[in-house]
Amino acid sequence: MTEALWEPSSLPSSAAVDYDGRVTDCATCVVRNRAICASLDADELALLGKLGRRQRVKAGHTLLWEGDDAPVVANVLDGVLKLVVAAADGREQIVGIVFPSDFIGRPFGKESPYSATAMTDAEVCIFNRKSFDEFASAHPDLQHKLLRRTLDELDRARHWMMLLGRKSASEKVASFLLEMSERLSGQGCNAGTRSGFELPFGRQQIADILGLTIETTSRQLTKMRADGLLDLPSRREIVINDRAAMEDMAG
Amino acid sequence: MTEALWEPSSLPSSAAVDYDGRVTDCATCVVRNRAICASLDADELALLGKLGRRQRVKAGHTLLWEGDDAPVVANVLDGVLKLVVAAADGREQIVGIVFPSDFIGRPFGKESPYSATAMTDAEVCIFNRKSFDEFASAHPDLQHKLLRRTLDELDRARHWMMLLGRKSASEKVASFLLEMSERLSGQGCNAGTRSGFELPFGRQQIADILGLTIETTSRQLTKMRADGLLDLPSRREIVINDRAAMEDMAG
DNA sequence: CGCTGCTTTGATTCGTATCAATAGCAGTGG
DNA sequence: CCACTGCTATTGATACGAATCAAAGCAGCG
Repeated sequence: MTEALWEPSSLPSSAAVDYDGRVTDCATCVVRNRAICASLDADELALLGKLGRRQRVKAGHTLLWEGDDAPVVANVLDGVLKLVVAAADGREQIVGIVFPSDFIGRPFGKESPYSATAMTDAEVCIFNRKSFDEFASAHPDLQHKLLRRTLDELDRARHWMMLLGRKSASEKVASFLLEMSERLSGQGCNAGTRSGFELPFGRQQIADILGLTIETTSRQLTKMRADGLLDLPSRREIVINDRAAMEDMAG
Repeated sequence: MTEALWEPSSLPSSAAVDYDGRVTDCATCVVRNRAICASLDADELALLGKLGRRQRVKAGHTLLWEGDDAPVVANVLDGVLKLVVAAADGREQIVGIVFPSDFIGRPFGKESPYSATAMTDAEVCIFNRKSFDEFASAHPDLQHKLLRRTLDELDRARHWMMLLGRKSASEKVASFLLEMSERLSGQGCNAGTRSGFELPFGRQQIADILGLTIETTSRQLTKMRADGLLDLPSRREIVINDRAAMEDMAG
């Protein structure tokens, strides 16, 4: 059913993947110091590099399919991906957003519990899951990093459960904007205090993150603009004018 | 603000804690083979035992408070606890249910991101967080177990996000009953095929798990009984009559 | 037996989804 | 440069599901 992106032999030259080479330059990797690889010394890094492969993924393409046996895990070098759980009738819930230096996939378990799809053009450093599992088992520091990351993700997911289960539409949107403002300002070269940022995705995806419809999401944003809480210079840009009021609204 | 249950010096004899002794019998522990401790050999176990302390927690008492510096982690020996995230105005969302052999707390981080409260009388094996962190860092196998457990929890949480964000009340209740049926049948001495089980908590707590109100929850259960999907022999007992229909309904 | 707290049931309101149409923007080709 | 096309977002009217408000049942317990 799926043209597996991670299967070299199945890659047509026109596919989402532009190149597919062994990783030889972990030492100069853009996320070298932020990704889990940061736990490794030069020798270990070289070893892991042999297992990894760089790969580009075009916006909209899916790296991992929910329910499929997923023989890969990956680090994100660039771009933004979403983790999606879908129901049979097409309803979707985004259960995670993956930024550069974040880790994707399910080590130590074969079925991927969700799909991972690129929301922007992206670049990932991909590993065969079995090799990665073995490597991780032999490198406690790596495993430790992974554990910390997973614990953080779990905390984040649980807070999101509160939002999904108990917050109103306006609270959801406000909470979302504040969190995105934080997570996105870490990236890029934003001059610190600016409260403007560009979302890497559209309204429908915001709706899928918040458990709302696109219409409700749009209405809430329009209302916030009317109330002067924010500006919407373009479709994907957000400028928060009144952060205090926004925090108030987030509940 | 909180009479910390894990602070020996603050324990009045009438408190939730009945006794408070060093653990000396890990080898005969009821959850010995299921908890993360299963990764340890006899020597290591003895060492960890020195760090641990058994403690009883009465139903309704809180072991960890959201936002507090939480100097402890624990294994659950007996009983059921809930993990709760609360809003300023009192709304609550249960973000996790903790059964015997499960692990509670946030290693490698000080603020507890949620409260942990006993739903039934419970018994836990408690550790000072710092000591536990150190012990874990020195024992890769333990850390590995913990990682696997955390990954499982994350998967579970993410699936729950789908339920909270996208499912209707009837789908929520059906999904909940099916999951509880599974998780509870592992425990106790249920004769396998029986589809009846006793929930360790009341209607309000079901509502807090599903992101519903108690009234809606009650109405859904009543309707399912009327439709013959299940029986409700007593307040906390559930007998699923038509599992297929229930799975259908869970969406 | 009569509390007390939990659960069920009923009437009504309110928020969000749904359905439907319009508006705005980005890319394409005349 | 501007009309055309397709897609995404906004806006409006309405319907529906779940929350809320209110009251009555029902168990367990002194």
